[in-house]
Amino acid sequence: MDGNCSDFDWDTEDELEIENFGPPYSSGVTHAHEEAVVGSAEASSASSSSCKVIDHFVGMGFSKEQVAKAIEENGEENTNLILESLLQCPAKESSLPSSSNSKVIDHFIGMGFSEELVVKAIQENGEGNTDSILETLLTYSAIEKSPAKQHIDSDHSSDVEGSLMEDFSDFDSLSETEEIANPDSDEESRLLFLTKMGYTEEEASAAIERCGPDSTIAELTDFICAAQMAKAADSLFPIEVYPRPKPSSNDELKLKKRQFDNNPWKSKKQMRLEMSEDDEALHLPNPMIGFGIPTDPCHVTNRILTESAIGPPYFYYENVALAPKGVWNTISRFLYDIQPEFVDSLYFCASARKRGYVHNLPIENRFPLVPLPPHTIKEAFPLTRKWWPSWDSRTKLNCLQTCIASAKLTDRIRKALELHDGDPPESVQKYVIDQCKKWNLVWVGRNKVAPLEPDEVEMLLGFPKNHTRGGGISRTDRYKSLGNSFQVDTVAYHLSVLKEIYPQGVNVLSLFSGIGGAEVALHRLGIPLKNVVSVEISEVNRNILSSWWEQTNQKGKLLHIEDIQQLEDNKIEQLMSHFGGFDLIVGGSPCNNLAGSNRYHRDGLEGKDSALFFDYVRILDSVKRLSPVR
DNA sequence: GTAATAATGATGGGGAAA
DNA sequence: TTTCCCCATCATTATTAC
Repeated sequence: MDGNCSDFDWDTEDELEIENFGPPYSSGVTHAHEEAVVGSAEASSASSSSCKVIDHFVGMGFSKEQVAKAIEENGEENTNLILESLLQCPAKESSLPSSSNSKVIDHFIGMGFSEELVVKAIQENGEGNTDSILETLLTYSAIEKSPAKQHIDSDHSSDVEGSLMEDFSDFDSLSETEEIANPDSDEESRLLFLTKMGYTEEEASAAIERCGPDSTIAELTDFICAAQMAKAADSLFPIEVYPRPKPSSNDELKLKKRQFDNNPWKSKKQMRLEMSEDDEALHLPNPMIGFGIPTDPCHVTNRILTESAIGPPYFYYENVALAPKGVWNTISRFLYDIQPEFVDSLYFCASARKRGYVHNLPIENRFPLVPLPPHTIKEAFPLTRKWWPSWDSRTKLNCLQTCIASAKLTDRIRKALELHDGDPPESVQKYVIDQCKKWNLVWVGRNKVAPLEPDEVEMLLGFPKNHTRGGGISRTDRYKSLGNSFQVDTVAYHLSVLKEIYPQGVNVLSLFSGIGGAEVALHRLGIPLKNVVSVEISEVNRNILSSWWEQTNQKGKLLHIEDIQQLEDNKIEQLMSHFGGFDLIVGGSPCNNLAGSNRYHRDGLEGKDSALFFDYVRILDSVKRLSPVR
């Protein structure tokens, strides 16, 4: 039976369309030279309004049947009441008009059960008997949940010290060898990088001339910093870090370095030593739960934001936690010295994802997305239980990346295991486990491991099924786009505080949108998207977001911009004037030059792509400057 | 031409052992 | 305190298949 389920699961990937979204595209999509507007759905015919309301909530993760029932109870107009009703519905309803297998599956998936479990339960009980199916599913969940809970709780019961990541100033001494080494970069690229950081060309070339052709970026920025301090000492001294006057955009960037130190008379060597110390001081929390997670929400109740950091507009920045040394100090420094919040998504779903988030959102009264996603591998992929060997103790997957294991590797593993009856020797176990962890392989048969399918990755990351499927995207690109995206439940938990602040919805400037993780998170939270300006270089990703926007019948406008470097001050001003400002600036800049998987160009924030972080800063500064004074 | 496939270490944190 | 080992990691490139 499980074998049949397996067949169903894998084969349907190419054969069947599971209906997650109902209506066909109705609104027009116009493509301008550099940008495209996806119009609102309001213009389309009124006769399908009920269908649209259903789709709206289905897109948030509820089942069609649940939604239909809620509409019946509360009326079609009052979406708030419908949502309220859905949120209170404890996945107990089972009176659905079962017209197709797909609908039954959707129904139970909408309740929060995994597809594999649902398929298995349907096969056990028959499609018509929904009561029995539900009972089976609840039994499976009860069995699986208890050990999972214990695992999570025990993970962080030992470490609650209140002062999580509080300290930015440790005192370990470091030698000068801690500088950023960049032997490959020539003078021109260093010049470019420094100007990108906000320094003038004159400052940059003067620094290169003064420090020599072999100087590192760290030395050069130190030099410029010292020069700026000397220049500003008489007017700004003593520097008051909090609050400080609101500078213009360019001044802002230059000042960030400056405000990091409070004594402009220190020698260059002293400054460099202290910067290295700061680099060292920014440590990752263990457990990596940031300012709190749903099961443990009260670690940090207050934090201090500088005057210039306080929203609105609110902003949310994301990147990989395990970046090269010093990167997060730089990121924090350029984002108003806000302390990054490091969170591992394994506390939100069944796969790890260690990320740092810098934001000025409130951190109290957060709430998680519902339905809660599966928290263990077995919950997420129940069919693997049958084949999971006792010596593979994994309960969580590692980080979902952009590539999957080769067929040759899974073949090598199969052959290595087939040499032995029963449990293999420890050396073979270690080899297999190492590879399984490295490539996130799951057990799909006797001696048989396999990489995850794209739709399984979508589920783990909190996206609707088939979010990245079809419309011209290749399977390879699906893995890539998904690997580069947010974990929706994690991000949604942080963004949930906006619901109370903006009950009427938000205008969003979404930078490096990718496949729309932030948009999906806000939508699933029930925060209306008034207008979204999305900046995304990849055409397939833009298409994915457009499709989702139309299929979820968003009321507002979606505006696409391809190249972030083309989004300059005048354009930002124009957009803000048109949409009435932005409430939220959200995005994660390219990580490929920071990520550990990159064997070739792990160049830090100086890297070709990761340097676009400074465009995020530039645009954020512009939006803040152009926003009305609070 | 695109898509799929397979092979390609280094970095840095954490913790045990010396 | 230092050294060593274990472990995870939003990827890139070259080659082959279509």
